[in-house]
Amino acid sequence: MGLTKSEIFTDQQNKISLLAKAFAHPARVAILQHLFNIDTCVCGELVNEIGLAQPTISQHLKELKQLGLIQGNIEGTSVCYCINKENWTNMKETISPFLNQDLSQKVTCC
Amino acid sequence: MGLTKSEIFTDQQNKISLLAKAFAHPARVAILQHLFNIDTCVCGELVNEIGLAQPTISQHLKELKQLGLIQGNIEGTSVCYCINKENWTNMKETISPFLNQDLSQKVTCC
DNA sequence: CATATTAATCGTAATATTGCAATAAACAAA
DNA sequence: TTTGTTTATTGCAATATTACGATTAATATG
Repeated sequence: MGLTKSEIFTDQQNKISLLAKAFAHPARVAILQHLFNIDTCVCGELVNEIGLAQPTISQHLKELKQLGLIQGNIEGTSVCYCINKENWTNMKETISPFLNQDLSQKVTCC
Repeated sequence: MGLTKSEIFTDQQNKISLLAKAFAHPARVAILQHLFNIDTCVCGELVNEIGLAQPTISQHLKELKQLGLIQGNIEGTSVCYCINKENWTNMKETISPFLNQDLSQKVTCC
């Protein structure tokens, strides 16, 4: 049916999967890396940097903004984006315990 | 068009996004958490544990197996799954540097 | 005001993902 | 061999995602 059954999973599981979706497309990874790599904030130069059309970049920015990982401020005709430090930290605190579960006690299959 | 333009991104960006897709669905997060939580290996009890149909679980297991994050061994009529420790560690080494980029020098937007 | 610039939104097409019923495959047990 | 158990595969329907042209909105500039 194509519709994820969110109601049968825990809040934590849904939260992890929602956040992971931010990184589940290379364009969004590229946008975030670019925002990390430059010191000053960035606006629509992402369109030039990444080879996608302006509406496509705008759509990816919207998703990242909705997740709270980035924020944008209007600067004249352009919009300046940057990492939202607090929410990025919160995201890490949600995902890291899942990624860093202890493997040392685990046995390999059967 | 719905087709991700992988060719315009770096190998690293594509790799991160492919791995992130493993966690981009709560059922796969739940499967992985269950494999972490139990000491012994697990087979189709995932179908009972998680409330999805058997073919659906089987499909999610297939994706996780293709990414190398889990492995399955046939045990009679059932199949025993577990975390692939080496590949899980490799996955973390790919994703962690991206998640843990230094935020301290970053300025907030404009 | 008219025009240019920048980014968001709308609409649409194409591909991807999710979920499951039905079926097949593999094996164990009677 | 037949029957039951377990898992994978197939086929399909429905929703989600990706991408972009066209348009709109907002602001700057001449």
